[in-house]
Amino acid sequence: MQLSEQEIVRRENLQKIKDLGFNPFPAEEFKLDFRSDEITTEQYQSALARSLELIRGVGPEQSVKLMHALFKSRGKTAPLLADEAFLEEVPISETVEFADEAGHNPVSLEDFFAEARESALGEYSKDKKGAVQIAGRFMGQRGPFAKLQDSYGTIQLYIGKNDLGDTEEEKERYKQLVKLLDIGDFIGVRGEVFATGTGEISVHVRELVFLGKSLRPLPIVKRDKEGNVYDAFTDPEQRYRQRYVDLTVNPQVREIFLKRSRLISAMRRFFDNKGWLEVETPILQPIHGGAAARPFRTHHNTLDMPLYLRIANELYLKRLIVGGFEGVYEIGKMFRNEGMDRTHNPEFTSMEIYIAYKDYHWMMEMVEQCLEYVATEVTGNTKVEYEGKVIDYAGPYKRLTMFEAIEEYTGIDISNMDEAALRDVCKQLHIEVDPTMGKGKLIDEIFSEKVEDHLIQPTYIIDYPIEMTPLAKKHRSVDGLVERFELFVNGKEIANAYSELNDPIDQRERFEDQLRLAERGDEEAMALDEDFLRALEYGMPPTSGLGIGIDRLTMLLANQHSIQEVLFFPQMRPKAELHEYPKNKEEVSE
RNA sequence: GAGCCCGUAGCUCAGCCGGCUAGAGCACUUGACUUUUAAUCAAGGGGUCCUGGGUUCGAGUCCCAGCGGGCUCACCA
Repeated sequence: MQLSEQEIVRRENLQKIKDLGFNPFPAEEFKLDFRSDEITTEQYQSALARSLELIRGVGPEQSVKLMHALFKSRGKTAPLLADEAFLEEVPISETVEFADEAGHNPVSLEDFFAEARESALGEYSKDKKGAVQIAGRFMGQRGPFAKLQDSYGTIQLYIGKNDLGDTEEEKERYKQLVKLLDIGDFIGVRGEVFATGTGEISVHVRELVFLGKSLRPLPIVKRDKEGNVYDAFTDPEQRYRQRYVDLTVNPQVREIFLKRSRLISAMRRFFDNKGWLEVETPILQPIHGGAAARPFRTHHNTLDMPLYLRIANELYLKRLIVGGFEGVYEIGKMFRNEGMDRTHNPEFTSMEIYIAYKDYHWMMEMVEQCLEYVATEVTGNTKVEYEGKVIDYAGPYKRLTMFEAIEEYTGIDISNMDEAALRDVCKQLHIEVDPTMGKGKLIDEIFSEKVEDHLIQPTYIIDYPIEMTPLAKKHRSVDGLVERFELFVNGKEIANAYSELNDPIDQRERFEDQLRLAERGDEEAMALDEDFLRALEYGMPPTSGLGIGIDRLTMLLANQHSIQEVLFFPQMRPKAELHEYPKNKEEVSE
């Protein structure tokens, strides 16, 4: 491996750290009692104010004035209150006078403040001994001031020349160690919290433990007060391939994944609170049923048979409803061997839920409640900005039948048309069709071409043609339709749900229709699953089922425009130089 | 799968119509300074210009092929 100059320097530093007698990769736990985001100006200020109260019996308002007086007397702007106008109203003389009045033991303002600070530290730190203990990456140093970045943010450290070590030799050792710190190294520190002359909350380091050496230089991203970013690490390829670097230097990326995590846990909490059961079903399936998509194929050696990575888990979850569970849901990966782009990754996360004795009307209300809850938990609001539009997840959502929607946006009523008439409509609307398309597919084409883009606010499209939906129950009142809805947000499908088909004879016929479509050349037509039919024959209660694309919902709630941004590790073509790949493809897959 | 665009230092990017030893800022090294808040000063090191071929006296630059990526479209969720 060819090392760059900077990598060589870091390896030399590693050796020097060892030579100084420090372990660059120690095994011991480093106990944390604070996070960087817990050490805030506000907390420090209130600890100070409380201490002033305790020591001198002054009120909180006066103590704040005293703090400002102190800073003013040093010729600096008081950092601990945002309201600078307030400051102007408090002349130093007055507050000093006040201090004299309030100070039961007259002392200088400096001493007064120092006393309060000491007391505040005792109150501030968790062990009441005046220190906090934190750890993270060392992110650069200017003079005695260094930045420490942990999982929650960044905190400034003050590393004084002679603060580390007790004896002269120790002091020298630590001085050398501090010089050898590279950006990205992990260190743990212990010291007291204070505000610097310019007002930045900082930790005065009294103990330092080296925790882990960084041998590769991180990209240096700099931000100024106005939020301008310099030398940003932005190349999508590098960011996705080295997500660990992306997460280290781009805090806004971390935020996306925090939202993703909050989304999933909120949704899980919502379902669990209803008493529905989270389950896991096979990812390796002998028959890839439940959706229209091309699967990944693999092979089991012992069974000597092909297996498919699931394109859907629907048929398994319904078997569990047959088995007697009232509500089951699964959050998991699906795999589809199809195109990749900014809204498609070969593996994606789907939430599927099935509830017995319900229908799709009930499900629409449940989804409204669920999304309202999730959006609020993730973003703090039901109104969420996406691509400059404000999308409101508070229900109820607009409901349009498929035919109504098409009529609304094309002016054509297709509700009574046969296949030939639909073909004419497609021609009229300049929509390309081919002979393999059945009636359902033709309607779907018209819909996705002419309607989808208009559905910005959450909108239910309900009652789909039977041909495109082999697993849904026939409509209770309209011939040729099924009880199905899809939820569209910002022109994209987010959720899909049915009153589930529980008539095994009807289900068999629908599968057979699919087989005929397959013979016509429809590659995505569904396979017939005998075991699933057997399960239905034992009897399944009326059930409503729902699927939600978690990645797409995350995109909407985190205001991201590509699925790659909401996946830690989006699929990418491997780079040849980094890995050796097995030469014989057959050996791997078989 | 198709079209358009991109690939230059660890990072961000200049590099014209082909022309001297390929540049800048940050990062790095050395020295000075114990100091602030993207950026202290001075000096220095660092390049398979994605890969391979071609045109040419001469290619980072032009042409061809490949690899990787981005955007748009098609299919899918």
